[in-house]
Amino acid sequence: MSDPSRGGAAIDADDDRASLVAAASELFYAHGIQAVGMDTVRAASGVPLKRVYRAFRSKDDLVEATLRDRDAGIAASVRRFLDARSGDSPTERVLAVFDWLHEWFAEDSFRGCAFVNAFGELGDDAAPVAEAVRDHKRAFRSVLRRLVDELGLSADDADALAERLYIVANGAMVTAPITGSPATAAEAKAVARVLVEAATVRPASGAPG
Amino acid sequence: MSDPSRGGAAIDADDDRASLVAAASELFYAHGIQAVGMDTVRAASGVPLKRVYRAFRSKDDLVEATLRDRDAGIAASVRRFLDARSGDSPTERVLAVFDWLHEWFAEDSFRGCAFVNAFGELGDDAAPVAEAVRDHKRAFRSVLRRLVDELGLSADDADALAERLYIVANGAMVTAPITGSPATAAEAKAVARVLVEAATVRPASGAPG
DNA sequence: CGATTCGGAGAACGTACGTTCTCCGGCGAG
DNA sequence: CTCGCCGGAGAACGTACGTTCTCCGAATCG
Repeated sequence: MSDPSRGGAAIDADDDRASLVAAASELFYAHGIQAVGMDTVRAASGVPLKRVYRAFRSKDDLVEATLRDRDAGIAASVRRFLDARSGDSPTERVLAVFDWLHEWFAEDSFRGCAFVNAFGELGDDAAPVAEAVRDHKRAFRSVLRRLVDELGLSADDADALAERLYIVANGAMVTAPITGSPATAAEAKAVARVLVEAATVRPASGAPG
Repeated sequence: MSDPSRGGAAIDADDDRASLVAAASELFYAHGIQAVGMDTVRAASGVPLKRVYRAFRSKDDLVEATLRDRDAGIAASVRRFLDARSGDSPTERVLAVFDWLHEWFAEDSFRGCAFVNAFGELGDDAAPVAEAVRDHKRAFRSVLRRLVDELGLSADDADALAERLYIVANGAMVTAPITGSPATAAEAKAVARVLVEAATVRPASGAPG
């Protein structure tokens, strides 16, 4: 190849990154981050160790990359799911998020929210991880916020409703893996329905006595 | 002392267990379980290493003990908090759980639910930990269930409401550490109020169209 | 065909862990 | 005072980690 910055080597490096992120993401999610060694990732990905450290400077970098990748995957998955319901009413589209949760919870590999797990395991001791977690949660919250927008509420009421739905969704995500029951998503959906109805019928801002 | 099974040695062993659990609980909670070594626990507790392994067979045992101890501490804390509001209405007593959450979230050391964190870090790979987590969450749920009982609903409606409040409370517990805002508890309380009102006014069982 | 460069496999290195063992000083018994 | 036991401090051991280095075979180029 004549151009070293664009040649086959660069493409291979991207392939390595993809293989590593795919393998590492699954392993970290299944067993936790600290419990999975780089050698396990190497074996699962099939990428030789030398290229592992050419693709990622360190395990920390790989961890952050897996979270960023998962964030993108989730965003795409939610988008696909909602696009398939583009004809539904605004209310049903908001509630569809909980149907999406239900499908996720029912997966064999489901073990809660990888971001919550990573934050719980590493917390603020790993600043880039904490940042990725916050970015993901902000993104998820803004998905809800945009769906709520379609309900035609005031901006304040829409903010409040999105925040509440966000709390409920997170509650389902953390409850489902512990009880092992995907039905948690249905219960959360019922909660969401009550909240949406309360918000669309009445002003439903603060919490008066 | 004349009775070796009741003498000073046995009391010392209990003291050691208490010191170790106190030190380990704080460290595990602050930094995660795998990130804290036994030597750090030893240093923080002041218990010599030999007595550490006399008090607990292994780190796994210590981890489980810290979770059991935290469970008992939380149960006592919630009980105290609710006892101080024994004159309130049943609805306010249910919602008081979220005031308790608010106080908890505002603590400097707050870093989410230790049980959720432990489950996310170790998951089902550590069976005794997973069991302790499930036991704790069952206990917390039953606290809510007993409070809901005072509302005078049917058993089915009370079960459903308790489950929903449980999801909302868990959502607040996982959202607050990521955003860093104790106000999440107030928002969750507002959600809970809507749910309680919906349950006490209408039958509010399943999720009809 | 010979020389050189590249990359893969895994050995090697430094560190840190969980756990056990050794040593030594103090204290009670005779 | 001497002996023996107990417990504390921390060295030691085996393992496993993250990361780097060494060696060797294969492919490329002249």
